[in-house]
Amino acid sequence: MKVLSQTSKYGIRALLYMVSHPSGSEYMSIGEIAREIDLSFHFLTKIFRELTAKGILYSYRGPSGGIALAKPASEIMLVDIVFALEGKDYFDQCLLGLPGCGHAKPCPVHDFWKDVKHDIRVHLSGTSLQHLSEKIVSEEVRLLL
Amino acid sequence: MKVLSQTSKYGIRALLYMVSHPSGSEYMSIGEIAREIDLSFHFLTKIFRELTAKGILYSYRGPSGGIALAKPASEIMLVDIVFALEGKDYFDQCLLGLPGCGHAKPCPVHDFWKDVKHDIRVHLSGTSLQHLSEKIVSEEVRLLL
DNA sequence: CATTATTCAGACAATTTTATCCGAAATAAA
DNA sequence: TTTATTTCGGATAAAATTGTCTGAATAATG
Ligand code: SF4
Ligand code: SF4
Repeated sequence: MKVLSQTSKYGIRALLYMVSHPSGSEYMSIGEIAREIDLSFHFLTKIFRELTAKGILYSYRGPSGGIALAKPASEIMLVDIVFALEGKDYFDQCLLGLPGCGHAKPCPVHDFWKDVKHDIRVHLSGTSLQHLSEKIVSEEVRLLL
Repeated sequence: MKVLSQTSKYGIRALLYMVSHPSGSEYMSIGEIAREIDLSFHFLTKIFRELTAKGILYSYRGPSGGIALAKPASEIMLVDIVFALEGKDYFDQCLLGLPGCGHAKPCPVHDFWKDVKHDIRVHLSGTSLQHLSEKIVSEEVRLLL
């Protein structure tokens, strides 16, 4: 059951680390984040470039450069990250994948599937990085091993 | 959002077609099913071999051979098909994919994710091929284009 | 027995996803 | 101005998923 791609999982984890471990300086380097959450620096760089292109991050090159949130953490919702990394058609996928759906009658699992998708959408839309970060900082939950 | 692999989607659609379009004879040929639901005969054959190996189908070779349900349609639940085709660890996947999870504290989205997985599990466990087939036969919903 | 229809088994190819790597561009600091 | 640090861009590779194909095994039928 792959609700999120590796790319999205890494992206969310990396952003949560950023928000939960503020560096003091304006920008945080990708290398440091990759080291801390233990994933490939180059892969994370690729993910962050996409998030920068989509307006979720700012970036700045050179020494003491790095990346920073383009908006307050309270205004970045999980759904924004997912849309940026998985595409805006993220919720258009189907459980059975009938050809030409949306036009004719629904398939036998549509009602159920619709509800599941709705639940996920509501939750991803209502949860901000700030919200999750607070849980991490208070050590209510964990992000690292 | 890929909740089911193509393999599972095809498998479920094919089984639903079988149940909703009984052939009169004991076995139904894979070729006919593949033609009716418009997918590759060879791919469907591979899927059905797996379902046969997992005890969900019987098979019989030769002319007038084919496949048949190993149990009444009312006793084959969606979850059985998913477990057979996606593996028994289907519900063990994580939203964030933290390393070494299940041991230490949960991640910040665990509560939500647990609920979503539970909903899906309950539904897949409670829905039989018979149940869905009735909806199809009564033309309440569609399976084909 | 020969022919035909069917599943079985697995090799192979195409596509997508995931991951690695290298060099260029920008920029701060020495 | 030189050097070190960092993101940017994209090539390449590895792995997983999806799809195609060929031949063998099995069994009914003429
Ligand atoms: S009816 Fe709904 S769940 Fe079923 S294939 Fe169409 S959009 Fe997807
Ligand atoms: S805490 Fe729960 S949702 Fe989060 S990674 Fe672990 S098992 Fe998955």
